[in-house]
Amino acid sequence: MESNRDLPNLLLVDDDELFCRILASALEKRGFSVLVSHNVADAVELVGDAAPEYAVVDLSMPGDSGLVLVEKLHKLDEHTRIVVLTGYASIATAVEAIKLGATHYLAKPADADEVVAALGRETGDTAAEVSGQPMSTKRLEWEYIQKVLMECEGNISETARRLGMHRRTLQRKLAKRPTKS
Amino acid sequence: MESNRDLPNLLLVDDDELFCRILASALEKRGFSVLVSHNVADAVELVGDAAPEYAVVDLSMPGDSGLVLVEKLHKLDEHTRIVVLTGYASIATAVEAIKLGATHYLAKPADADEVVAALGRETGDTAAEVSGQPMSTKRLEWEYIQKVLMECEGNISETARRLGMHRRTLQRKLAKRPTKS
DNA sequence: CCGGTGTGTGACATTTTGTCGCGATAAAAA
DNA sequence: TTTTTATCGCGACAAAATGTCACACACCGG
Repeated sequence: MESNRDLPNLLLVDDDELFCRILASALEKRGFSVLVSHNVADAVELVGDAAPEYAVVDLSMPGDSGLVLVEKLHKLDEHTRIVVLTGYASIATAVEAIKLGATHYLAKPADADEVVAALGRETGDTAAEVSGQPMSTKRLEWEYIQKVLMECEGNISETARRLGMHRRTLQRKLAKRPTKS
Repeated sequence: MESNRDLPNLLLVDDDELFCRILASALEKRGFSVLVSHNVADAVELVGDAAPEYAVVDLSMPGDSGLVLVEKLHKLDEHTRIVVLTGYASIATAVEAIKLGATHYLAKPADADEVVAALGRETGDTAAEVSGQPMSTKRLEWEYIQKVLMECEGNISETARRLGMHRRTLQRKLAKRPTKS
């Protein structure tokens, strides 16, 4: 086994333990020294003030949102390359994540190769295709809900009120994953 | 009429001329001196090296993508507040736009108040000053359906396909238009 | 004429949503 | 402290919306 001293440090934060184990091992095979945490509080304690070179963080976790961690890591060291990886991907959270210092934003499922590529990617590397198909109405609604939810700072009752939707219904919609395309 | 000299300059770039006229007038009513362009090349020529304080730019246009303009404007003056407003919103373009210097990313349909709110928002600011109440999800869906239906030249089957919705359902939605705000 | 496509409609199964209520939690007010 | 007020998560059931299949009709080009 090589010494970890000469490997780049990578902080992996996701509440899904199985997912973490798999991704961590895949990342280690690709030459990273991986630290794992399952929530923001533990992660903050884990890194202390020694910012890692790389970070992969999920958004939806018990306790603080991953966005909080993105902000802290970026303030600690603006050179840290942070990839947000979430199963509940939305434009609203993507915009927020990038503004807070994330270098890239990926939707699950994503394999280790994609994550590594995103970690190393520079702005403008990928020619973002502009047009294509319009979103499905389901997707549109999902994006819109996320946007309003963010404006309400996560308050579900308030969001439901503004959207003219029942809180129960909103809860049910939020529980589902966004549909592709 | 007040002189334009003391009003903040706003560059509006969108290939949809009708949309431009409406939004431009709405923005002027809110105290901006609006310059309009329908493609990136014209816009670049229009501003020269005098960067506007504000910009609202669409992504999908004939010629260069709006992303190109975002980059140029941001390089010209990093204090320019740029809102990307697109009918074909996607996570990929949102990430790219923010990294290139956009301050916010909105999906059509969006009303002038939303655009102004996005223009005024501080980068990474958590204090979300919420303006008027948002559209209901029903209304948003209605607007969106109308837009896609227009692009399909009234072809209901094609529209339903693009929206990932059953033709029967789309017909029923179209049949009952009396949806209040 | 035929095959492909689009439209309108009915009928029925499935899914989603509205609505009520409950217990638990947290913060603010009394 | 106790009481209010608001939030969240979730079960249950009826109402509404949607998916699905079917059929009839119109249009168009080979």
